[in-house]
Amino acid sequence: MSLNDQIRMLDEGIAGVRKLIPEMPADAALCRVLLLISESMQAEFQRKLSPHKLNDSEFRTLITLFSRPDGTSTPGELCVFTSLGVTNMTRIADALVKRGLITRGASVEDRRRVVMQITPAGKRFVQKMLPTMFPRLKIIFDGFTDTDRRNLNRLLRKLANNLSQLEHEAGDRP
Amino acid sequence: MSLNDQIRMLDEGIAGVRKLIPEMPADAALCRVLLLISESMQAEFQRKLSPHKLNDSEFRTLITLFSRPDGTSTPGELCVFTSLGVTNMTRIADALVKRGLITRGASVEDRRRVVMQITPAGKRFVQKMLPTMFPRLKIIFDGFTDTDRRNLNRLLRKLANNLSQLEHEAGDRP
DNA sequence: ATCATTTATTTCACCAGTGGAATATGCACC
DNA sequence: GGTGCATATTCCACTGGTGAAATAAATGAT
Repeated sequence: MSLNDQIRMLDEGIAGVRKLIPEMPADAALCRVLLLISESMQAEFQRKLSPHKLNDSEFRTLITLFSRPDGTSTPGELCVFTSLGVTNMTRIADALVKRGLITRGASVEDRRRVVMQITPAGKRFVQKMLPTMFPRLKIIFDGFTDTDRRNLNRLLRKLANNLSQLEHEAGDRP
Repeated sequence: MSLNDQIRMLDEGIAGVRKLIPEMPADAALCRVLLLISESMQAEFQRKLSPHKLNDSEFRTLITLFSRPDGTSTPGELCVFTSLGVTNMTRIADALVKRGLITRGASVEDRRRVVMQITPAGKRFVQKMLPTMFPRLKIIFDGFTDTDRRNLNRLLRKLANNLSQLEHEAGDRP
């Protein structure tokens, strides 16, 4: 069943619900569509990753290191960026070290810290790996004008901003 | 760390990568932002759900039944809609039956089939539950004009369409 | 009437991530 | 120089979901 089909089903479902709960905002559909799309995108990337025996978290931490001018970071820092637990990060680092994509050693200025650094092999891997995703990216944004891109960007960031507000008043007080 | 902060980090990361791989399409950032937002949304809904001891799959299944005029469906059908495995669906049905939100029985016209039907209690639950999400929904789309909504809708569906193409040519042939 | 197919369930082994608790180390402050 | 805090690792139990295989029951076709 394709994503389009799923969205059709979704539309029907929402229509059914609105018959029983007419107050439901139409934005609910927008939300669900966005969620469906992101699942599909995620799956798309994962599909590219899995032949290399990397999962998304591992790849993202690798990319993060790659993006740094010095190619280094610490587990704690990476946890903040990726919002993964520190327990997890240890496991991810283990995996990347085992594959020779990063090194792990004690920091010189603060020896409590561990510094993770991408290796030349890791850099080469990213350099080869990333471009294989570009064609899919092109397809995903096929038919988008520059205005479309600007609009989508603007609207997504607006959403992000609103969501940040929500997080802020987190404490579900009764 | 708020979603806004994460997006700021993301932008920096992408900028770092583009220094090393200038061919990377700018759309990559758009993708990542979308993924971040959807994670945050998902978390937002889950937060509303968890006090009721329901996870997203269970809730979606329940809603799907709710949206049906007759309030029924079968495990196989629901699997197609939700793209969950049939193994999973059995477990989800177990949970919902145990909570008295649905019933499960053999179909009369084809007794291989199991029909799941939402109970009055299940309907009541949805009627009470869903509206508690509306205020968050309002906040999420705060400041959106009708044009914004139409645009977002249009662009998301365009994305969905392109992603459907991708799925179609799935077979990662070398 | 038999046989292949469909539908659902059960069991199993697995993956990926969460969160708590205990531990080891090292820094920094007083 | 000892105490308190920060950082990372390890271990554990848990959540949710995947996919394979075996089983059971019912259907439909020949």
